[in-house]
Amino acid sequence: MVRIKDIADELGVSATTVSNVIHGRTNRVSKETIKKVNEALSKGNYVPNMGGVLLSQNNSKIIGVVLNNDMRYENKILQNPFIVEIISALEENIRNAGFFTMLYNANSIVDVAKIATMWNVSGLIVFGFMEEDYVNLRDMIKTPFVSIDGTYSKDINGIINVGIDDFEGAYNMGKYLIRKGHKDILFLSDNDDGCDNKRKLGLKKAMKEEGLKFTENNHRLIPAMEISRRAYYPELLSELRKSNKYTALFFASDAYAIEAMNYFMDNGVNVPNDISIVGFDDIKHATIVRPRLTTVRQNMPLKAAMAVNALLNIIHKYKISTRNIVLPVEIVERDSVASLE
Amino acid sequence: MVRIKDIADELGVSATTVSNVIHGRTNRVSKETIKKVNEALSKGNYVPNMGGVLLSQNNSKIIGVVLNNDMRYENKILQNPFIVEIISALEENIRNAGFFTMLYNANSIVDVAKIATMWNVSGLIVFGFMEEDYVNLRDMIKTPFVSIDGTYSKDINGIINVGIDDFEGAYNMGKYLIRKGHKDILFLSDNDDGCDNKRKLGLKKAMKEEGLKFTENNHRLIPAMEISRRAYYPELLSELRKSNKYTALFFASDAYAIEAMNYFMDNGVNVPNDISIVGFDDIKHATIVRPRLTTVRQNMPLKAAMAVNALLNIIHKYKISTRNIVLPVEIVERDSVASLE
DNA sequence: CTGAAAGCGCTAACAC
DNA sequence: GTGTTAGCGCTTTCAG
Repeated sequence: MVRIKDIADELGVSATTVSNVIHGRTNRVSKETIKKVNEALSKGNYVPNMGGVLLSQNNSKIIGVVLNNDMRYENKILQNPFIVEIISALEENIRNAGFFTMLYNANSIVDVAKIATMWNVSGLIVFGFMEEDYVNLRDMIKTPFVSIDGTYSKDINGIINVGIDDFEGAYNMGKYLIRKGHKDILFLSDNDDGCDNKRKLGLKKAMKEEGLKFTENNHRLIPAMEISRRAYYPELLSELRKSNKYTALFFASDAYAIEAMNYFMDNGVNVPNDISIVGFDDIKHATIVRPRLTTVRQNMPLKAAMAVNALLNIIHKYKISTRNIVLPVEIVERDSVASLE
Repeated sequence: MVRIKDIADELGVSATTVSNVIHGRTNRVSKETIKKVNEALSKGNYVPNMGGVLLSQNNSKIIGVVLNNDMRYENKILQNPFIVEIISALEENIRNAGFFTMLYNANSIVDVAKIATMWNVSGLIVFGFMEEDYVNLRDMIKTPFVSIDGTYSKDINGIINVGIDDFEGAYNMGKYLIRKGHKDILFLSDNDDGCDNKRKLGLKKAMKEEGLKFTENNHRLIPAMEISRRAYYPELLSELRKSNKYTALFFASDAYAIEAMNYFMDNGVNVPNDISIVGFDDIKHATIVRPRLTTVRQNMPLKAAMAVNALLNIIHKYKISTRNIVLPVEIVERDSVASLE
């Protein structure tokens, strides 16, 4: 393993000079030296030792991609298809910017801070925590970070977030459903904060606008734990059959929509003829089930690109124009909604 | 950020002592000092600066998880559901062992070597390269690594691989299909080396044993690029309809099996009544499509655990008993195969 | 049982 | 244009 000093000795120049040409601080080096050094560098197959870099600068070139290893997700958040689709895009953007991706499932925000300081991470992309966690994180470390899909009660100084227009997406989906003749829509989610809450509110607004009632009866909280959730579907189905009230089910995520849809179909319910089902996210799975799922699409690669880009902007100290980047969202109409005319 | 020296100064001991208690080299330190140091450490919230560690030792505590960013996969290997399911398990095992996961999509094996040396990576888990790449890697770096699903013409000194019994799995699936009355089975894969080749050979053996012919006609090479592959399915379908020869399609992976099955079903083919379809891997998708896909299951979490475990064994210089770890595989019978009696 | 000192590879302030 | 030097935080050898 060849070091800067080796190159310097070989060429009879100083380490500083070599370091300077490596970093393109080339205005104070003669053309000739530059050439010599560059040749020696590539001939010797020079690769920087990041230990040295890390120690001498405050810059590791590592971007931490950190997920919340919340018990709620049974330590399987990385198996969530939604998360998974974004990791891929994140890694690509990070790599193309010349950084390295450190993937970490954190148990708490303190963990995140720990990783950040021990590695002198250049920046962090963080998922799945709550507003107060992000605020704490900001106060604990000076490392720049951007949260993805964070929901904040207000603009928070020093925190950049990239999210999607959950409200608008759900609102549009609500309008779409109503246009299709649905008047009794049930919204299902595993919690009532953050994105899911916004999605609920979007639907509510759409219904209100069309003179339809949306009360807490139109919202079911379903279990986040897979095993309990699967146990819940039969209950849901029998309730639906009994009351015969709802014509459409709006799940807060595709993953749940698909699970439920499959359960229903397997038990003799015809989707969409007996009941319509929609989701949110447009994960890959939505196109491989039958009927194909009508849903609200978010552009994951774009989300990843925006997040990495925003982070790089802070790292490079460019001016930041937006604190809260909201990406648009679109309805994708497929086969899981019936027209009720 | 508190350093070892800070703790040492505060306590009036030397940095060496602090370092010693941190690393449990505690046999030459008095009980009392140990206690003092440990208290100061946790009170001061000491977190090691990995730059220092990296520089002074040859040990970064980083495990590189490296994929082959082959053009063949359109730079989307991380979107391959099969890969994705294993990354999750890998990260968990790495983290639980006290290491860090660096995720990297490499364009070539030289890239892999570069990352390994620049980060002084403790070990590498590598996917998707060819035998000669792995051999080159072994010769380029001294970093221990284990390959996943590598196929080797022979036992190669210094290379550990964890894979599954592709041959046996396909053989058993062949037997199963034959037992169900299928005599004309078409095998489809996007290449004819490595795992896919073994899977083909397994099927071939099963057919031979039952007195059935398996010629190159029973094997179709399908395009690896998604767009070409989708263009190929109509062709395949019309050929199948014309010849009316094959009663079962054995795809080398679930991903392709599901794609094709959906295409067929969307075009009026009834699976399994008109034709049976099976895959290999048992990815999540296999259970969410209808009919549920009958396939060969490999245990991804186990595979990940074995790979990390094997790697840690080399890193810690424990004796290694097996060069080539072959994990068992099992048929999971679902609804995509008809009984032809 | 404890400490002093050197060194890992790189960078940057400063001097020439 | 180029070089000297100190220092980043940690480990480790060796001496006491």
